[in-house]
Amino acid sequence: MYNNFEKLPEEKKKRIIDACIKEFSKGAYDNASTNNIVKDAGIAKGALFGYFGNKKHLYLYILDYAIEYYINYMLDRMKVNNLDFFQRILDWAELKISISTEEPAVYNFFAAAFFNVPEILETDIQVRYKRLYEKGYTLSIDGIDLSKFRDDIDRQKAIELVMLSLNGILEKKIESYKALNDNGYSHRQQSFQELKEYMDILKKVFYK
Amino acid sequence: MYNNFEKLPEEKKKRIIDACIKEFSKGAYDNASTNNIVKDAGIAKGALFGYFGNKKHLYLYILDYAIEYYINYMLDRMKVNNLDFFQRILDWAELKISISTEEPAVYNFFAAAFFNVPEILETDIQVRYKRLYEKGYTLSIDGIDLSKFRDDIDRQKAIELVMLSLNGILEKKIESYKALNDNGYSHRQQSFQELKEYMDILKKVFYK
Amino acid sequence: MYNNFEKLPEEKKKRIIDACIKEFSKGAYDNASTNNIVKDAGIAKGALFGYFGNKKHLYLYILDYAIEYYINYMLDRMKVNNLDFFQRILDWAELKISISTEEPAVYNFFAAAFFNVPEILETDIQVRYKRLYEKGYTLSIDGIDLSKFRDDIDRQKAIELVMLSLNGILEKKIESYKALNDNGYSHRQQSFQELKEYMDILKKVFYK
Amino acid sequence: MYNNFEKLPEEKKKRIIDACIKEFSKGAYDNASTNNIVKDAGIAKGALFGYFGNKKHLYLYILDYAIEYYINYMLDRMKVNNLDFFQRILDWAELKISISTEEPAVYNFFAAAFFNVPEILETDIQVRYKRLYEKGYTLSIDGIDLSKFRDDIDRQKAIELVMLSLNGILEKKIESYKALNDNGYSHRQQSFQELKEYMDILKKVFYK
DNA sequence: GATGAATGAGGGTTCATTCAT
DNA sequence: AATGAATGAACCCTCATTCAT
Repeated sequence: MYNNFEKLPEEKKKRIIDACIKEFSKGAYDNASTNNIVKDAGIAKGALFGYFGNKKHLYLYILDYAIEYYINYMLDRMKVNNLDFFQRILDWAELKISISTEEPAVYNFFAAAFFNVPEILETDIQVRYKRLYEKGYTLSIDGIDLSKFRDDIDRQKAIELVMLSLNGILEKKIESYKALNDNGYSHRQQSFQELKEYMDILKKVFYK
Repeated sequence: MYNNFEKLPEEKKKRIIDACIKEFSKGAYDNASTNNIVKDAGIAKGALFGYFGNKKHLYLYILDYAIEYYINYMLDRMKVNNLDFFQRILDWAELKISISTEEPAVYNFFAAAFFNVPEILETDIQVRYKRLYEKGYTLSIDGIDLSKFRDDIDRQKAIELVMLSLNGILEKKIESYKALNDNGYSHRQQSFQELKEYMDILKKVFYK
Repeated sequence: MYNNFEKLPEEKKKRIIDACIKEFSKGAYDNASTNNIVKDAGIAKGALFGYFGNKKHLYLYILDYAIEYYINYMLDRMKVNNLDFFQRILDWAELKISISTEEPAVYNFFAAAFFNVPEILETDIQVRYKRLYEKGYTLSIDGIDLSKFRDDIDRQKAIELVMLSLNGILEKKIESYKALNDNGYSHRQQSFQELKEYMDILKKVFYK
Repeated sequence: MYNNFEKLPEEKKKRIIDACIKEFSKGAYDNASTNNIVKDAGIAKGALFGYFGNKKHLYLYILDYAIEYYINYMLDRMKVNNLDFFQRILDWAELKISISTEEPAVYNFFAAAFFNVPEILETDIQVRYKRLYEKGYTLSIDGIDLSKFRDDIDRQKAIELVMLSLNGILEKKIESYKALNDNGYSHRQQSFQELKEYMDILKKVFYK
């Protein structure tokens, strides 16, 4: 698949992928312009279509690339020997914060991709979303000692609630970086501290 | 502001606003066509631009309208004498479910507006989002008896956590309506039941 | 239908129609460029599509225009009181020669339109072809005294043979104008003389 | 001329020629895609241009090839000892019917080539058309006993008239195969029968 | 000599915006 | 004040031709 593209020198591939992610991350699929992409990547219009055939294929290729990049980023850095649930998801959150600042285009593209999906991409994106969601869920609770949770509540639901809370706070924090245009280390550290305080509350109430 | 528009007969204004919401709710800002709007509203192209100057102004006007509509929808139906936090936010959730089915265009537009924002609207939308969020927050805890919450946690944060959880679950449910194309009464009722189960857990762990 | 176009001042309509006929007469449908048309007509790209919606509609409009033009050209000049078959078709041939030199673009477009038809136009053009053919046939034999034909042959077939011969010779003559770039009066007269000689032969052999 | 191509192994040359004829027979010159040709022929893009320089040269080469193929097809199968004119041209018609069904691509290409010619090919094609026509004419009357024709008409012209009639009927028949998608044996036989009826009429009127 | 990726002009079409009526 | 035709840049995509490998 897309051998013409895969055979390209790494440097050029990277330039193209970066240009795509940058453009796609700016808005919805329909809003992204292949003109901007080729201009930014410094290649000819025809070349892009030579590689990917059409815009839809290009988009899905880039989406798959971003998904893989994201997952590998997480897996490579995750301390899997954390057997405590809160420890594990805090790790996960920290990584999400760091990818959102180190690779904001990837992160933004990623976030945008699963929202406001155009009809022609609907099924293709649903498949990917489901796969990604399950991957994330598994990663979060695999090998976790659930016995620490209170006995008087449904643990599955409890986990879901914690993760939704975490995601909500995380999104707000990350949004605030964008708004303030400040994703420096100290700001991130402060965000992470606050996040921890929230998680400490959840830990206190959900654990025995 | 937009006096030319405001001076219009109510019936015409409504026709225009409805056409805009319908078009804007279909997708991203750039994807919405002013051609479709004027065709649907039965007015001249020039008129629309005469009223609002350009597409951006139009969009923000409609967004403000939708925000106000949404808030009024909620305020009119909210039982403010509910002094229990969970009771109040369950009420709120029920209203959100009902507006999402009774006025899907408003709700969809609304949901899309704060996500995947094009550059030129970024700051304008951020302002509105913040305002809306604070409004929602105030509404949720105004006059609430907070003494039921456990003493050993930060109540402010607890409330935030609960609301984030609630929103997360709600969004998922509403998404599933769209995916299944089923927003019938029984489905909504079932969703609400599940929501309640989640809230019962939160109540159990956050209350004394 | 195409009111936007019809409402245009005659001068402008003519400019556009002429540009279209010129471009369409140069080759096949797919080969004609709307860019060339708008450049030649001196209008904006969007205008053309505003008038006709798309290239296909434009093409069929122009084809219908050319058909009507052609038929009217013929009808206006045909001496219908000619009751002799050969007299009538000689008239017809003379008119065809004159339209092919006076309005070569119309004639060429016309000739090209029914040949090498692209798939998307297939049915639309077949309908028109049939209509035109029947019109021409009727015109040629309406009120004609067929009793002059020999009794020992099928008159229908005889007529067909004469017309095919005539058309064949005509086409060759008209082609030769193009090749020699000479469609001056004397050349045309000479062609017509030759044509008459051929027809005289046919008259001699097919009539009693 | 085109030595690079001529030196190729026969098998490869044939593959290329067939691919060209197939593509060119589909429509007008400009509409044919060299991409399709190289894909179909299984050769490199550059090779094609290496052989022929550009699309125009390629086209004319293929046209010449098709002309030669056509003529040889006819010559090989023509019963030259037929000394009767009508017999000879009926033979010729039969062969034309059979080539149109046995080698539809060659025939279609051929038919299209002389019609609706793009500007850049105009003169080149005119030359070939003339040559082909004369060849056909010579073939039709070479060695024919013209004394059977009536004495009171110009025999040269009579022959031309008969041939034009024949061609006209033939074209119509062949068109109808395409339209009906039926070029089965019985259909062809029937066409040939009708053709014969027309020729019998011509024979009756043109012969003594 | 053969390859096929790269080029960029050109294809039809849409759209926010303007402005003469 | 309202109209909607006109504008032309931008959209995705294709193509004949070139040229480094």
